[in-house]
Amino acid sequence: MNAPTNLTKNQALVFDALTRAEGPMSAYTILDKLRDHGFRAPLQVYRALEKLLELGLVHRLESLNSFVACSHTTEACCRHHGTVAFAICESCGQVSEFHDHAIDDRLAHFARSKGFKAEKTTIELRGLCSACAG
Amino acid sequence: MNAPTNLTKNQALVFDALTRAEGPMSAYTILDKLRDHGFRAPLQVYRALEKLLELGLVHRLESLNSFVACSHTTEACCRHHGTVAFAICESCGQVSEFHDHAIDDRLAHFARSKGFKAEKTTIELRGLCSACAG
DNA sequence: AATGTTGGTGTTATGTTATTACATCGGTTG
DNA sequence: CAACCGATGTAATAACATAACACCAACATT
Repeated sequence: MNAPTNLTKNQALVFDALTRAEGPMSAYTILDKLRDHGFRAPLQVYRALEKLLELGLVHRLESLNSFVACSHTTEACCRHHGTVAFAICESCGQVSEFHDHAIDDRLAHFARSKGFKAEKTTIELRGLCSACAG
Repeated sequence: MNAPTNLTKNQALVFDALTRAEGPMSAYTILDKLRDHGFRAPLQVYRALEKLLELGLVHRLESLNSFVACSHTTEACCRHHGTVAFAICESCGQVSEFHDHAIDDRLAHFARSKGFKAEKTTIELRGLCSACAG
């Protein structure tokens, strides 16, 4: 995916690092990758991430305390596909992002039935990808 | 829920603290609650939690880095209800645990289609409970 | 009884993730 | 110009989690 042009320098650097990585990175790993570009403190990374998360260009993996670039290549990106879910391989670290309307529907149904207003939904599978499971 | 009799002292103390709390607690919050009972170090809490998680008596909320007692009151507990999902109120902190076979089916279907072997599944909704949403 | 193994415990130190607080800088707007 | 806003830089600290090592009680084997 090409970065939008309206990113600031730090945001673009963080987004770039995540895009190149082709896998999840912790904020501190990102920091280390960007030291050569003038990054000195975690906050520089967290602030950029905060914006990128807002824009939907990056996702946070809660079960890993780390971050991935959104795997979508189109401008439309994830907002238009409902909730994002992740399958994370414990062995090779590969993350695949997917969407499932039926799951969205079930969660929406639950929320409606309980009067719960969901702001954010986390769905993460931890396990072994096909390559690593053999 | 009554604690099984086969818990060690530390495990029982941690389980008790979580059960009384009626809400999620971080490991360090648990530690503070148990100082009077002789707890001194985080590891004492983490070790007990590890066992309680194994036994299914406690769940970890990944998006909160904290822990709740399983809301089931029967011996059978959660293992027999498929994946556990949580609705977490950002305002009052209340957590409700639920199960949905349709979601399990969809996730299983995804996994099968990709050859992904899921070991653990995390489903967490963050938002406002009916009371707080008004 | 001696030995070995297993699982729980206690303690210190350290590693990893995230935020608070405060100062500054540059561009935009009234 | 002045006021403001968003981004940035820096230092310090808070919050979450694990590593390494020693000790001990329970139990099984010899």
